[in-house]
Amino acid sequence: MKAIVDCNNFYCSCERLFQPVYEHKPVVVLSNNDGCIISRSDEAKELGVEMAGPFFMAKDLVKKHEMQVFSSNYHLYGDLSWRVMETLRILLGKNNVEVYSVDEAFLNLDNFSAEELPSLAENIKQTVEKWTGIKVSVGVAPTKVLAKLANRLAKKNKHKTGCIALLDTEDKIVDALRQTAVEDVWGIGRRYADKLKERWCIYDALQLRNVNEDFAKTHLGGVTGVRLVRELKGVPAKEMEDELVTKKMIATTRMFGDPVGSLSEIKEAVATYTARAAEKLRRQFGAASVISVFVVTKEENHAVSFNRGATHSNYIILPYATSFTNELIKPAMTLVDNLFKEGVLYKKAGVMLSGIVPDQSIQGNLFLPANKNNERKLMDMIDNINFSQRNDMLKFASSGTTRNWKMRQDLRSPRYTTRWNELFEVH
DNA sequence: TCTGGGGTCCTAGGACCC
DNA sequence: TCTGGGGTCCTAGGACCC
Repeated sequence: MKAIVDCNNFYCSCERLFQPVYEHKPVVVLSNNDGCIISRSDEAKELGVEMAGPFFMAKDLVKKHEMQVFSSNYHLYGDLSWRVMETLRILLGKNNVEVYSVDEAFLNLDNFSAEELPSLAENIKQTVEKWTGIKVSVGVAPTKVLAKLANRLAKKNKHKTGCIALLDTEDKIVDALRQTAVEDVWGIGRRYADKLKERWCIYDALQLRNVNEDFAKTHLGGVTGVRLVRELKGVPAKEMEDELVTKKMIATTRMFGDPVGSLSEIKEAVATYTARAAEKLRRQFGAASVISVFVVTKEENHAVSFNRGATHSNYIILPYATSFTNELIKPAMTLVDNLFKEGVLYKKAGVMLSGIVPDQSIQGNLFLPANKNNERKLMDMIDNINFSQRNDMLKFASSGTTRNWKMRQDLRSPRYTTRWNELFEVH
């Protein structure tokens, strides 16, 4: 059996942990640039705040009900996430925990008997809550897809389930499938859901489970669809993944706080993003052999819906894989020079690193300059200082200091757990 | 006026090779 | 006028996730 543990309204819960006055009050957390709503407390959901909706459209509702609004505070969420995951690793052994996202983890429960599962689920929930202050929901089932489905129902019927759902019999599984709309199945997005309903009258998960594999293969994304249907039938097709995450692509991209029209400002932004991406790269001991940069223009045509704006991108294949910020910034600047057009306003830019290989491989390159070790030490030092001190205390000159492009974050709470001067104080 | 920032996997089709 | 068959590698694009 497998389980998924999912933190309830994670970002909102993190904020409330340090400001308990907002317990039982409607709370929302915004995306970067204060653009969208990305987390809502139960109270905010009940008042009709939409998930991932643009903040400006919800502003009236927010004001009317005096909801508390936070800009996102990723230092805080990242640290609390680590505490939750560490608790799970202690309870189940680290080989049985697969961190799936900042607020979710899959658990392998094969070491437990069927009779043990109910009390185990309860124990997991209670312990995480006691140790971290974060409330979680637990879904247990034979496969990951069914566990996700169980978890969703547990959360939805909170008062009846106590946020725990166990699908351990065929009857329970069928019942759960029947209660789940096809668009709420993990792996079915808007596109597939519309198609399934309109063309084949498939409305719930039970109907979806009964399609044959050829159908899934042709209409639901090939083998991905086949796996999905198998999982719904209770046949594991998505196994636990190795915890050692080495990303195949690393991206740092941002909308600008305000549109930017000057080459120097775009370069500053892209240099900063490159430095950030290189940091992520070094954290997984990788080196990248391809760097690409993209910019998105701000269109003046207001007639069309949002998200317009042409994307221009280009890439450079590096002579050898590297993780050094300075070696990545140089090609990034070349790319910006090529992409930039005078007189055009830009609203977003980004850097992507790919062709990622283990860092050791660079040692094998005969053409490598001899002073690499010193650079590596310098990089480690910069990473450590930046992590423990104020953000970007040490940065490369090309990252600039003017920052007109910097994102808006007007309502961010203190970084209670990761910055000495912002520590939570008890008086 | 204002709509995030990451990621993954898969497929089709073109280029190229023998 | 006729124009193989099999394979690999790469990229773009589509779909999904949180």
